[in-house]
Amino acid sequence: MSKCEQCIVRQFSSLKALNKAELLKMADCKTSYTIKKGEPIFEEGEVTNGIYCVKDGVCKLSKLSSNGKDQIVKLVKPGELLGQRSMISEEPANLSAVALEDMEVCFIPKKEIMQFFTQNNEFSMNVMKTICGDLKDADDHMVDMAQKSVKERLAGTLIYLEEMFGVDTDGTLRLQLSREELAGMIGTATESCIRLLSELNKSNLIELVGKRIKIVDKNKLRRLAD
Amino acid sequence: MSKCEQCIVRQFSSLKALNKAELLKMADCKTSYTIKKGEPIFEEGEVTNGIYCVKDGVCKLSKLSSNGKDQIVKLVKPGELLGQRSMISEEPANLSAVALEDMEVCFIPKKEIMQFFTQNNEFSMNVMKTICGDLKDADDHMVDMAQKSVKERLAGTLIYLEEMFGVDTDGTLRLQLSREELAGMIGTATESCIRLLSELNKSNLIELVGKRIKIVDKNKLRRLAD
DNA sequence: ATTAAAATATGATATATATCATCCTTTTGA
DNA sequence: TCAAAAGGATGATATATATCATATTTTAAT
Repeated sequence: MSKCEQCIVRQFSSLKALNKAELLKMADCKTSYTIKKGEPIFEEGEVTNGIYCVKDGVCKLSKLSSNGKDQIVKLVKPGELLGQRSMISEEPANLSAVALEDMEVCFIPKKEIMQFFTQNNEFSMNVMKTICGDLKDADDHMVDMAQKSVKERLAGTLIYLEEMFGVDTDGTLRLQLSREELAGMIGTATESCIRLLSELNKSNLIELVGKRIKIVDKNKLRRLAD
Repeated sequence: MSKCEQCIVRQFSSLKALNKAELLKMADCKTSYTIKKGEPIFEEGEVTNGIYCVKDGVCKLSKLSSNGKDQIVKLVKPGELLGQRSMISEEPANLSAVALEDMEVCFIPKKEIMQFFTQNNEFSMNVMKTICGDLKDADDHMVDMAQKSVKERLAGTLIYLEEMFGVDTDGTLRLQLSREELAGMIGTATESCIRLLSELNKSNLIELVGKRIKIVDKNKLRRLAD
């Protein structure tokens, strides 16, 4: 059993507020999992009874809409926690979490987390702030969905992907999303997404390297996104 | 200065967890305001330094999008708290709050609320649960915006308005929204909203009584909303 | 009461986006 | 190594929705 004390990603989440005793306790009750790309960590409607701390790899949080399409609500990267909302609300998960890359995650049972809540005020304030940040993002995201065109949303999403997950040595976006997943992020049909990518490619704002995407003119792209 | 102890709406918000001493303290530091229909309580970008408890009347939380349209993110009714998110995040307000009816609200300074947070665990859990509920709603709302048609969203919104705010004696929706505001809720152009209302009227799912709206066939409307 | 302004309504038209079909390319697995 | 499947690309077309114009009704102001 690895020690939570020495886990670096902890520093990036609400868990940084925990003291030594609490970290030892957590190390004692946690379970580590390896999740292969494409596999779910949990699914919409599932009761999770705890939270996951992402140690490595990125996953998508998505929801199946009534028209059968999978809308991606948020991407989660190492250091972030998963499943806080449903644990606090005492409800089944509202979103599915599926690995976009091979992942390592640790599961911490609800019981322990709830104890930290009552014992450690800084920890609960951290969690609150994270959820408040998620709420702001969700509100902003909602407004974009309602008011921006697909092209604007695509441009904004590409910039987000570069800034949040960086680029490879060849300058292409590090995080590999299929066209279908990218369409699921911006809320459009896969064909429309592909078409607009071609268009951005032709007008030299981006470059398509096979299925990889490279941002060429970030300023123009940013202006396009508003 | 009126007593918070005797305020009924308190029972419907996170504040129900406060004890007598805390309520007395709150009564002592709060400020009551009367807001006329159409007036703002606070605006996007403003630093509020506290929260508002809605005693009477309904308000909209909205955000101006880059295309100049006002997107309504949420409606807030008596008993609910306003401005919790930005207070906890220590950020300026992300949304504007504007009265849809004459309102009575009480302002409680941040200092006191933060004290309740550390003193009263039930209170902070209540606030957390409320924000988690808002986050779930926002995520679901976002998926609807991305995946549903305007007609589906209009149908869903009409049902929401009836269930949340009820109907007048003549059966029309109690909460009066202009067509522009209704369009702002569903995220569409005012003309499109008006046109779809006419269409629903002609197919006898709703009835238009002047500018008031009456739901006639709720089942069909619900099926339309998915 | 009368006029001006705002809100509602409807038509004509343009545009963005979805859908369906087909082809090409890459990946996977037997 | 080859066939099959999945993913990506593009054209043709249908549809939903926005936009612009204008008329009508309601509300507000003088």
